[in-house]
Amino acid sequence: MKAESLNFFEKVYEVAKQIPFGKVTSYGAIAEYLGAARSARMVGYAMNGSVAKDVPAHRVVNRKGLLTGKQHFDGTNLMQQLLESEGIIVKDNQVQNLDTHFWNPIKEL
DNA sequence: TTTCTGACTCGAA
DNA sequence: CTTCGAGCCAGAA
Repeated sequence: MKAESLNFFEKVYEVAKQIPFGKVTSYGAIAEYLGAARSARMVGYAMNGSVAKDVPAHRVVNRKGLLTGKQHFDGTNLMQQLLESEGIIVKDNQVQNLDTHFWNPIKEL
């Protein structure tokens, strides 16, 4: 059983699911928490199946708070809309007050 | 097995 | 200050 490989994706989903309401985190933060700090891209890549995994991918943004993956959602403003629904201010595809809404898995977990 | 791609990140010009 | 490029890892073809 190649558990280790699968754990990577599973852990990504697991961590993403643990993101508190109204909070956001970055791919790099998750990757680093998983021990693969250089695999930030992999995190986002894994999120391709986030919907099937019930993972709130809309709470996951890049290090700058930019909604880089918004285009992977339904259309254009779905991701932003979801974040705003949680009390997160998003402007121009970027999360405002990122520092305030940022949730660090390494620190929290 | 090799090659390519990717929802990232950092560094340099 | 803004823009561009290269690097990194892991999975899929």
